[in-house]
Amino acid sequence: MVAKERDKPAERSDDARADALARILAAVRAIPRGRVASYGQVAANAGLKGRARLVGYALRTGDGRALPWHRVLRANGASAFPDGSAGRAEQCKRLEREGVRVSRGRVDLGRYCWTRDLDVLLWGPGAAVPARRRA
DNA sequence: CGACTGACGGTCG
DNA sequence: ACGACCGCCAGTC
Repeated sequence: MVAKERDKPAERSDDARADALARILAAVRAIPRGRVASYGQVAANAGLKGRARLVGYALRTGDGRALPWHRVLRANGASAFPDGSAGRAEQCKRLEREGVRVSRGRVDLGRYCWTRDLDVLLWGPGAAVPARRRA
């Protein structure tokens, strides 16, 4: 066996990277329709707390075909795309189409932010999408 | 190899 | 509300 000299603990293997990417994509797909999550939360759900940037990378490189990328917003509820950009307009449109209200380019995370625990705790299992909770 | 850049987040002044 | 920093990861020049 060829002993590898660089067994640096901080070094992440390619396998680990791929796994992280896969978990991020899975976490994004797990966001129910009509709900949103921040980059940081997606990372946390994927077991990668503190690596929100990696989520951005995943969404950028990943295929936006069957990926609900529009449900991922910044921590302040705003789109990650710059104001006036096509991407932002598209995201806003998709969100509104799902019933997510966007005011001045921002979503009320207090209302639409999704957390599994919260759904289960407040409305019981199976109530992933309370939806009409009075506006 | 180092500096810069991003679909980020949080803290501090 | 705003800008400056820092931590974070991958890609590019």
